[in-house]
Amino acid sequence: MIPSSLKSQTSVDVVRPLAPRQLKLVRDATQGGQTAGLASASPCANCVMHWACITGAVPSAQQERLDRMVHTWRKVGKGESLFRAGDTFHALYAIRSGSFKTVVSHPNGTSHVTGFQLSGETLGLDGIAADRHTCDAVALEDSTVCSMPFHCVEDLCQDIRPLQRRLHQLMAEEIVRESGLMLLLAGLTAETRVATFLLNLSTRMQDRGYSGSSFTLRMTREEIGSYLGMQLETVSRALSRFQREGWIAVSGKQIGIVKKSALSEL
Amino acid sequence: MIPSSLKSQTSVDVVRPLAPRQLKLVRDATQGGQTAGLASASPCANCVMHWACITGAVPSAQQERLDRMVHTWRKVGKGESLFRAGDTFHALYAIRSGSFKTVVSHPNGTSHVTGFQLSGETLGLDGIAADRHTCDAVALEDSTVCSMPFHCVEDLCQDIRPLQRRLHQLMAEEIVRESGLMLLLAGLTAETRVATFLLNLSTRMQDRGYSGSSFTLRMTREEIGSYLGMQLETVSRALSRFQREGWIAVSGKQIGIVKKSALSEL
DNA sequence: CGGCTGGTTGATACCGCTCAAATAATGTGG
DNA sequence: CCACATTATTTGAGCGGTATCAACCAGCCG
Repeated sequence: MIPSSLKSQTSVDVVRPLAPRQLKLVRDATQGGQTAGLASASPCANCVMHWACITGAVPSAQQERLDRMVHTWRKVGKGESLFRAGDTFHALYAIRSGSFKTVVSHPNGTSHVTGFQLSGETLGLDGIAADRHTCDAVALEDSTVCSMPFHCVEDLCQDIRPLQRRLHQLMAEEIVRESGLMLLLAGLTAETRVATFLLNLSTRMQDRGYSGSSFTLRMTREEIGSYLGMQLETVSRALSRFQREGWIAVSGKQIGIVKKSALSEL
Repeated sequence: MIPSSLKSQTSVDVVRPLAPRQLKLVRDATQGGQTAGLASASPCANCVMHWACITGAVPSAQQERLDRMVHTWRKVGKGESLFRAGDTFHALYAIRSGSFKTVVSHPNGTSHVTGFQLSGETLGLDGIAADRHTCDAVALEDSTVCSMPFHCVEDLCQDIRPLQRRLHQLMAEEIVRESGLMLLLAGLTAETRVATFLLNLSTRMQDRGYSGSSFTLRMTREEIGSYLGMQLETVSRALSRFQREGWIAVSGKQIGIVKKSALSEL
């Protein structure tokens, strides 16, 4: 189980184990009560992010076992860490709302953003390797996550084949994602990287029901730069150039995609 | 230590399903007969790479089921592909002898080496994500691999917890490895990358019973460059510089590590 | 309001890429 | 086994894309 003593920061790293009944209510609150009428049977099935979450693979007949597993949730305030490199690994986390960045650090002091995670995506896979996390997961905005104790996940995988399959896919997708990113970092120019980044973010926003052509960046230019292996000034210049060309509209963190084709042809 | 008395022919993509008894004999041949006296019980357990292989997690009581799973092996000649991007995913491969590179390609034609795999390491994890491989796996020298049909692996995982655990670790290790590589690509200078590469290879050779201070590169400067995100000339210059400084001894593909500390302090 | 973080833009330096040429290593056919 | 073709490696010279340094601006919050 998740010890409630998990590194608590300023205020918000509170883990709340709740009885299923209470949990339902809390979850409904998270969703602004929109699904209150439906929420009786199975909290996980009613989650707005169910479609993207690892738990989506569990057949409805076994939802009950799922809800027993996913029985804690957690708020993480903007700038706070869900876990840090070196923390012992307990659980995988499904992002219910908000977004995160993952950061790895080199002994020499430099650090690098290895990914941005949106709602529905999973955090913590890195911890499986050595029972210890190897990166920091930091919230880019006030966020909520569901905790899935990993030994419970492994237990469930024994009985629910689709879940096993899904977990394997999830990890493999992460492997593929990273190798794609390496190709980006190693081979392409700064502008191409920024363009690719915008397009990727665009489709992911669209998948979540937001507009793919107008969205808000939750991360700073510096974080984008770190992710893409360049300086923040270079990111800024690339965005300015794209705007001059009429391909995008930039206003601070607000991004509008005007000419997607131009970006993808870089 | 790694006996590759395996001669490669041109037509090597041969998969040979064998009865267990025959298999034993073939394997013993693969090992140069060194373990012939011991090989009666369980071929997998007698593999020289068992310690590093995913199958090392299977308790001896269940070796027999393992041997039923790992019942095909395959030679891959230098320069040939074990699988290619786009191939449908069937199996994971454990490298029994030799070494490989994995290469991903960008639509625009550029390609990038995402990793080098040595004996005992596993290939094919990328295919799990979409039942289709996303990279090419190319032998850097004449090599042999054991095929492990993935549906069999998943079946066995249901019954053998340690194997499930090991598979998860394996995938997570790959995730961690890649995020470390991204840090390398994004943040460090060309010389630092080359130094890190040499040190990494050195420890992996040592783990396999070779000297960590004197070994042969199986890949070209160009492949190293692709892996590290730089041009082959830059790799060559870095190696030359390290030699001028007296930190390493280079003679073509033969590398001697003279002053490990200097390399790690870059 | 004034400090502060985040973002934009400009000037300059430098690392690593590109092009080029010479040399070494490897493979092939006779 | 040699002669030749091919591939791999080293080294040099010059250019260009990014980093770096610096100045300035815009929100934001106490």
